[in-house]
Parts: sequence; C-alpha cells; structure tokens
Amino acid sequence: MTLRTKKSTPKRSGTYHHGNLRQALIDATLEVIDEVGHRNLSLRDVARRAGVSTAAPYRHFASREALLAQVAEEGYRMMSESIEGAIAACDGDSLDRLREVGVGYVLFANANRARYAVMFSEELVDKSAYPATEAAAARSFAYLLEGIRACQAEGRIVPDDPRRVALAAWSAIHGLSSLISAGQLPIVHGERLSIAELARYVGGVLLSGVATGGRSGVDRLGRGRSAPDVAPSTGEE
Amino acid sequence: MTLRTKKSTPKRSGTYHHGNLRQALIDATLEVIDEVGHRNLSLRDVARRAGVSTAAPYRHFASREALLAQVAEEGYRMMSESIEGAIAACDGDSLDRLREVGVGYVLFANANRARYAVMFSEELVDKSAYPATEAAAARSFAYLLEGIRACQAEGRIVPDDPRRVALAAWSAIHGLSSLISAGQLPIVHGERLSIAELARYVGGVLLSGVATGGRSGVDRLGRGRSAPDVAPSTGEE
DNA sequence: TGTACATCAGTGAACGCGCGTTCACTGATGTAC
DNA sequence: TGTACATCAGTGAACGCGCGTTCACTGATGTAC
Repeated sequence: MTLRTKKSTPKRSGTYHHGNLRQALIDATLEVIDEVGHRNLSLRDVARRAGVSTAAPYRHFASREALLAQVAEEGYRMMSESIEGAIAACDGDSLDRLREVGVGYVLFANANRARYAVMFSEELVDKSAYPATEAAAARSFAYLLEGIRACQAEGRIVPDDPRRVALAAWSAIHGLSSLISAGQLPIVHGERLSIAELARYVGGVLLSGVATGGRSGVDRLGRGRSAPDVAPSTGEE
Repeated sequence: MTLRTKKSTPKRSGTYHHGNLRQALIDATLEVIDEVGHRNLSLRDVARRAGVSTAAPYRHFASREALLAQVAEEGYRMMSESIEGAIAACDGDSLDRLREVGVGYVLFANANRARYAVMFSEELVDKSAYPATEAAAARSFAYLLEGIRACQAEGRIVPDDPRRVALAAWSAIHGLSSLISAGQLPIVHGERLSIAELARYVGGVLLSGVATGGRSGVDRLGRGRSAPDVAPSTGEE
C-alpha cells in the first residue's frame, strides 16, 4: 500500500514545480476531511499529503478558510449538476420533477459526505467573504423553489407561500442528507438501504403525507390552504 | 459591565473552593459555544470563564470530550422533557400527539441552539464511550417511534415500516432544527417567523403532504401501502 | 467544645505539540530578441 | 537556434500562539475522638 500517492496526476513527477498543485490540494483536503473531519483539517496536513512544503498552499489559497470555501463552491456546483441530472433523467410531469430535485440533492450528499459537511459547516455559514461560493449555493437552492412554483402554476401542490413549502422540503432533504453525511443512519436502520429509495420515500411523504383518510388530516390540523396559523407563545424565539 | 461573573451562584465567593464548579463549567461551556461554536471550544477558555485555574476542570471531567458528552447528555434529557411537555399540553388524539413530538423537538433545538449543535457534533457521533449520553439519546428518539406505532395501531397513518416512517419524520424535524441551530433560516425567510408555527407546518406537511388531489399522488409515485419499492441503481452506496 | 487529621478541590508551572502564517530564498519555466 | 531575463511556484526555517494534559503542591473542609 503506497502512502501519499498523488491523486491528480501531475504533468511530470519529481520536478521542482508540481504542475497541478491547486487541484492536488483540493483532493488532499477531501481525503483529510474524509478521515478526520473538517474540524481537524490543517493546512499543514494537506500540504504534507500533497507532498509539498508547508508554505506552498499559500501560492494558491489565501487561507485555510479560503481553501474550504473553494471545496464548498465546487460542492454546490456538483450538487446543481446532480439535481439537473436527476431532473433530466425524469420523463414525468412537474410533480415528478420536483421530487427528483430532492433525490438529486440527497444522492449528491450521499456520494460526497465529507464535502457536504464542509458546505454546511459553521465556519462557512456566513459566505459573504466568498461571493462565488455564495452564488453557487444560491443557484443550488433555486431548483427547489423553481420546482415548487412550477407545480403550483399547474395546481399540482397547495398554493401556500412557496418559500414556506420550500423550507419544509429543504428541512426534510437536508435532514436526511445530514444524517447520511454524519453517519447517523445506522442508528435507525441496521439493514442495507438504497439511498435513492430512501430519498424517494421521503419525497413521497412530503408530497402525499403519511396520514390515512384523504384530506381530513389537513383540515383537522389547521394547515388548510387559507386557514390562519396559530402560533403558541411558549418557548419560541 | 462586570465580566466573568459566575452564573451559578456559588455558596460563597472568594474562597479557595469554588462550591459549584462542575455546573459553572457546564454553564461556561454553553457560553463559549454560543460565542465561538463547539469547534473552537477550549477547556482553558472554559476554566478562564469559570474563574478557575487551567487544571481545575480535570477534577470534574476526564477530558474535553467528556465535558461535551455531559453537555450533550443534559441536552437529550432536556429534549425528552420538551417533548413530554408538548405531548402533555396536547388534548388531541394520537395524530395530534405525534405531531407535538416534532414540535417539542424543534422547540428544544431552537431554545438551545448551541447545545443542539453539540448533541449532533461529529465528535459525538460515536457515543459508545459515554453510555449515559447514548442512553439519553436513545430515550429521546423513542418518542417518535412510539408515537408512530400508536398512530398505526389506530390506523391513523399508513402501515409502512415504522422505522422508515420515523426516518422520514426525523429527517424533517432534524433538518429544520439544524437549519435553525446553524442560523441558516434567514437565507430562506427574511421575515420574523414563529418557530412553533414553522414546526407545525412541517409536521402538517409530513402528515398530509403538499400535493393536491387526494391520494392520487401516492399511487402515481409508487409509494402506496404495499407497492414494492423500486430502487434505481445510480449513484447510491 | 477543642484538636488532630484525612480528604480532596483547587493552584500554577510546566510538558510537548501542531497549528496558521510569513519570510527571504531558489530554481524551473517560458518568452523577447 | 541561442541567450538573457522576468516570472512565479515552490522551499525550509522561523514567528508566536494556544492548546490538552500532568505534576507536585496547598489550603479549606468536615469528621472522629
């Protein structure tokens, strides 16, 4: 087993100049995060794995945080691609396509657990210092809202405030993705599960609910289309 | 403004013995985490805030991680109380009570954001070194499964595998809680929102779905009660 | 009530460590002529 | 084609730092007699 092999095939090896250090650093970052979590990521470790001196990364990234922002930015772009791919592979109607937005989201998170964790890490909650990352994130989230608006335009889902519907949907798919990314799923299911199947199940619950008996649940719960929301006063901010 | 005031009213001040250091350390920990995130929590900082020497915490906690595990354990107990409180305050049927499990969960997360982040932090994913924390966590999660089984026993929700239903529900309430805890909600809604209202909305979506037109969505999506699940083969683990 | 003593919660100095970042530098590369 | 030179991606040593944890210790407390 050869340790510290370069993953990104530099143009030539053994030279003073690396050739493709920027990408090698990103690859090494993902490797490190996979092993120890982004919490314990150090630039020195990344440099070590890329086979380069401690100071070399600063030729390509202004800081540790900037490197993580770059990893996140790529992640959001990949997520957008995953969502677009899921939509493209779907020959159904607007409702089907909306569900596939969620499937694409969750499949990306499952296939890129370390990266997903970086994208939602606390240190990158405020992305204003990294406009490209911020823009890529906004683009990812737009698919959900667009899908919801398309369904509403056809009367396929309830005409609630689409941002509110989006929040409910985002909660579910982000929650599932987080549980997958953090490795918490075994707590719930010991058996081997298909992630896409799980994502579709959750999507189906969001669309149709789990209550029996038609729409009665809706009315009884006061969540009808125009019923006023009742906000209790305990324990909220 | 007096800095470093002790929050936990020690029996007497200015003495060699603190009187209530253990609790003061936990309080200080929450303070620190609120400010800098658990990622940047250091035992030295905690000791500093409790007005005590660097080595003092080791009289009460074996390590930094043990302190965090204790914070998490208390959190799971508080979450159980919050859920029990929400159920107790509900005079409805099994379906109402199930929804209130979710509301109690989210209200706890909202009222204890820093603690919630610790409870689900990567370093505590494996709780086997802290059996008390593990047990408290298991107890919290049991409410969901119990609520689902109670509804199923009365035929109020679909008879899918209750663990699968629980996973869908947990995804949604954990997702919402995570977004709140990480402060990501402003991205979605600029306006001021009631957390309990949001939680009830999400709960309503889980129970009744957002699709229009009765149960047709269920059949069309192949998520009917006994329809076999179709597992596509792309991109899953 | 008074004293001797065990207990143990605190002190403060020290350990070794790995970190992010900076610095003056070196040497490979590619281009102008 | 050959040479001079600007560029800039790398080096490696060093900076100052705060960390988790350990150590021998000190002094407040409470209990046995």
